[in-house]
Amino acid sequence: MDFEKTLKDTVIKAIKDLYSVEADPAKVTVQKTRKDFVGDFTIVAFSLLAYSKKVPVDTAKELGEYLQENLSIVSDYNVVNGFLNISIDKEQWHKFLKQIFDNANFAFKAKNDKSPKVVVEYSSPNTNKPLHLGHIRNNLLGWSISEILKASGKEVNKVNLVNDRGIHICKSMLAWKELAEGKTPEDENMKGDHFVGKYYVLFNDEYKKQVQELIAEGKTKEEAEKEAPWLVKAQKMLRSWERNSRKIRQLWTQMNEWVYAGFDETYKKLGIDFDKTYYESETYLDGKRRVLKGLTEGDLSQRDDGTVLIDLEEYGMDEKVLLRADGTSVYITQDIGTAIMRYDDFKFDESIYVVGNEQDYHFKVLSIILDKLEYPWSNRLTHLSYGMVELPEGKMKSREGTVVDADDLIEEMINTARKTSEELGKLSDFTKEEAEKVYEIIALGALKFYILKVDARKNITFNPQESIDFNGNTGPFVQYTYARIRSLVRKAGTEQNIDISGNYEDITVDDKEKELIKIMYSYPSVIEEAAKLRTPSIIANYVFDLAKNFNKYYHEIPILKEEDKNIKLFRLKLSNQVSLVVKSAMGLLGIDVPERM
RNA sequence: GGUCCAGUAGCUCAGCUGGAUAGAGCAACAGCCUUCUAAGCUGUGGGUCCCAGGUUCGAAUCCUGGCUGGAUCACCA
Repeated sequence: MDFEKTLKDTVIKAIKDLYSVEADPAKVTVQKTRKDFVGDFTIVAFSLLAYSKKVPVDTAKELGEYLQENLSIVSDYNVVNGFLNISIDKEQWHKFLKQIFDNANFAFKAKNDKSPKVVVEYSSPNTNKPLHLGHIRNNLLGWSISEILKASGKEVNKVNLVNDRGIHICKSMLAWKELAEGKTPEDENMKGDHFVGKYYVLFNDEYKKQVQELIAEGKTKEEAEKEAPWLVKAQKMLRSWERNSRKIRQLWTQMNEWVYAGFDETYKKLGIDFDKTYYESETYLDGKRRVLKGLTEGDLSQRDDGTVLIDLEEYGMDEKVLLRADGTSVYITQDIGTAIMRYDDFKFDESIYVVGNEQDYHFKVLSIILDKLEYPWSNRLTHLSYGMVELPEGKMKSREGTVVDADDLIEEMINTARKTSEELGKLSDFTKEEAEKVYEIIALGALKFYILKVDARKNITFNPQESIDFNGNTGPFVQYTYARIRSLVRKAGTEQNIDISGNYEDITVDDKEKELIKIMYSYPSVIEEAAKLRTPSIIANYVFDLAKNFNKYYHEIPILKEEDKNIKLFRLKLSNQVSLVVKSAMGLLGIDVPERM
């Protein structure tokens, strides 16, 4: 049932019948009728004047008449200026509703053997510090985009690439070795990632001190920054790591395990998961090997000091170093290895990297290098480049301690949800455990919705006060709508003994009901659009709109209090269907909905 | 300086494959709980859609130039 397509096809046919010309489908635009006008769909006549050779009003009228005569779904039409407003027969909307009753996933496309294979990489944390607000946006986007792509019929694999090696890891290892006296996260009752992050901070503190001392001794700033004892030690540690020194590797494994335990907890809380996890420590050597192969095959060049680089002049870019003079690999070398490994693993049609827009250049270069190395799939990499998360007072800076920690933020949101709920006295009959679960659902709903409702490409200002607001265009608003409907359905069963899976007869839907049906009707195209544009914000805005319209309906129209049993059943079924769509759409955003709140 | 992205109500954002009178939420103000959950609903005020040109029957939307802000142009990741 595709009203737009039917209308469009028929308009093309009408132009042929009426004016004896073949119309360009691109010139026939069918759009939703604006609220202030009567009708469901609007056809713009201006672009069709070349075919009709008539003024807009007459063209619209002739087409309107043709449509009404030849299409049974068209009940009426009106013409305003050059706009032809078409009304679809209410019974048609009703028919659509009947088709989707009790089907929670009517808008989802099933995948099949021919579905495109998509790999989505996101999260990609460093193992030297805990996750922060920026990671939260990354994780939510990556997870949600994956679900949206699945819903649009793609075969999706979610992967994580853990950046578990490099000098930054050695820094926290060194600080731990020097200062911790063998303490573990358990000893200090800390989450593993926070524990390791603490030593990373301690390293930087000590390093700064050492630099100051050297400067006081008469060294220049550059000399001091290079010669500070702890940095030298950390570099030595990295070399030992690359040589597979057993002691260093043991320490490395231990500290990473602590961090992973912490990450897992945060991922779990956020509801984030992966189908496969890659570790940079396992992929960087592949990248290195591939680069060396490219060197022998003549795709790459080498300087006298041993540095391996690629000349990208033919692509209008500079040269790019792929291996340092000492043979160690750089960031992009690892990504070359990972990309190749990933293609071997998945034979993807598309590989999406969910990474901040600060790395636009990096991913451009990556595709080009893979192209130059003659991988036919090099053009299948896409960078989902999202904007930065900023605070009202400016950018987050770890050095200035203005980074918002992911765990702290979640905790704070849960506290606010608890406080608000207790003030409203909503869940007084719940056990403590039950209530806590709802607080968590609400808190995460607020956080996720707040972040995902903004277009992924744009920078986002994270205002803590605003994010914790549960009114208006927020996750809890939508969740509340869901809980209200569930309450209706529960009461229908327990207090009035109504089975909402039953059937009703002889109903004429009224305008408010038609409005709700129309919004649900557009759900499949909304998913399609979100999948195409790669932004969950479209889903968030959609589900808010649906919830808002339902609240209005709920306020104006009696449902359980309706006396006509037939009408009551219809309204319950309609409401129930709205709740299914709300749950489905929120699910695409990774947001759970509570039965009560 | 080159490249890329953004600039819409006091604030946060929709709308951008050109279409009718530019929409929400927050904040402000005024109402609605003996009636299905008031985390809700209704109403009021609030706009040079950054500026200037251009294309078009029609521009917030497309093009050109400028202004402002951000990112990037590493043998950091």
